[in-house]
Amino acid sequence: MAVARPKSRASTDSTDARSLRTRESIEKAALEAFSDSGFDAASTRNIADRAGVKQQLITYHYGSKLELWKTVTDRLFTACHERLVKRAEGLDGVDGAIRIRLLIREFLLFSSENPALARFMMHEGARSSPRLTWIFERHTRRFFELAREGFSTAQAEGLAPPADPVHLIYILLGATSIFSQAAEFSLLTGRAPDESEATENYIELVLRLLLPGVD
Amino acid sequence: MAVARPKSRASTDSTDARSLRTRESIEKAALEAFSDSGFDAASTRNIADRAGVKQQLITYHYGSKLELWKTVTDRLFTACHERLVKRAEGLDGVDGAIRIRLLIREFLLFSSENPALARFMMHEGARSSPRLTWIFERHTRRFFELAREGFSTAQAEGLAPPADPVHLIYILLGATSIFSQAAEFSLLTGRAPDESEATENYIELVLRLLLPGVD
DNA sequence: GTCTATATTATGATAGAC
DNA sequence: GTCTATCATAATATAGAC
Repeated sequence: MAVARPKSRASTDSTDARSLRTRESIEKAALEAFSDSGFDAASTRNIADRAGVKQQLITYHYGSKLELWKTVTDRLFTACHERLVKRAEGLDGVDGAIRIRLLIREFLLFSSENPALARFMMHEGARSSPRLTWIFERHTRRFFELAREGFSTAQAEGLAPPADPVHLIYILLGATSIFSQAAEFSLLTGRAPDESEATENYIELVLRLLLPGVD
Repeated sequence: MAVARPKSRASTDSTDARSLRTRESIEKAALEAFSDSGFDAASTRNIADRAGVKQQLITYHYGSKLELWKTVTDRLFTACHERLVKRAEGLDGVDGAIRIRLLIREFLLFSSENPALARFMMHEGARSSPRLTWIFERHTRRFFELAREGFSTAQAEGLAPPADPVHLIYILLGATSIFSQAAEFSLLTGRAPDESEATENYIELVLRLLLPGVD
């Protein structure tokens, strides 16, 4: 944690600034490593190498590998949440089903721009662990409740398929695997999964399937 | 590899039989460990412990961790392939789109009964690696080509949504994440993802979305 | 705040007895 | 075919110099 200092000069390379840059590069590298390999298979040495710093600096700045993981996980899920909140704020007068459609659309856009999100969920959701519980209590539970409400509302208006809302949610979450499985996708198709036009088409397809009654 | 022996007695505990049992329990444990944790995070010691054997027996029977992984991966994907071939054989006189529907259905059923399949793809598909190339050349490429043909056929008959067939494939593959993400699903819903009635409903939902014109 | 040196544990694989 | 003993390497984390 950067501690406030009693100096007012805006040095371009103060100790604090250096510390901040170090933390930034570590967290950037950690996000890549954890989303690529998952917690256990990602090593702090590899993260430090990617960040261009010594492995021991991770212990210094975060205390442990787990705390580093929690830091970047928080940042990632918070970024997603803020993006959705921001979108929702811009939709103040907009009616139920259309609002839901636009929020799902925003979630898919965020997932395409941040494939790390789906990868974190994919790595941690397979088996129960303290990390899964942590991430669930802190982030995904809230997401699920909102999604469940959204689909239920759409169903009540006859605009979503009649099915268990949880099943619709898993179709939606599963649909993000096209972004998280980038390596496989490239092998298969010879193209990157995030070409913007194709992404746009894909998102429209998912929305057409999950909310067929809404334009 | 068990070598043929010049003895005819069907001893219940011959050296060969013991070897076979050892290999069986190792491969069963390895399937669980690799599908839970992925190649890197799964350790041969943990696999051996689960199997109730010494870690060194893995080296003896398979030569290396990678060869063990290849062995169980082959078994898993071959089991899926054989299941689909068998189903296809039972559909000899059945027409295009219905045939496709029943094969997709069989794939989803297999995925629900063998969540390890989706987990293997999930672990290996995120980043390029020699293992991904291996699994692609050997198994998933074939699957993809068939699936692409199937969806194109259905589209030509107006029975599948007009979209890039690759996108439909990823919706289908993504839909199996409800089975591979069992831990998260349980936290979220309090129930197991493989209760047969719910699974049946889920599969019908996926088929209704991907092949809306087919009953 | 970052460095070097290092403790400790766990990893995959090998050697040789039985 | 399975065992015990062990090697070489890599992991996370700690200690102390600067």
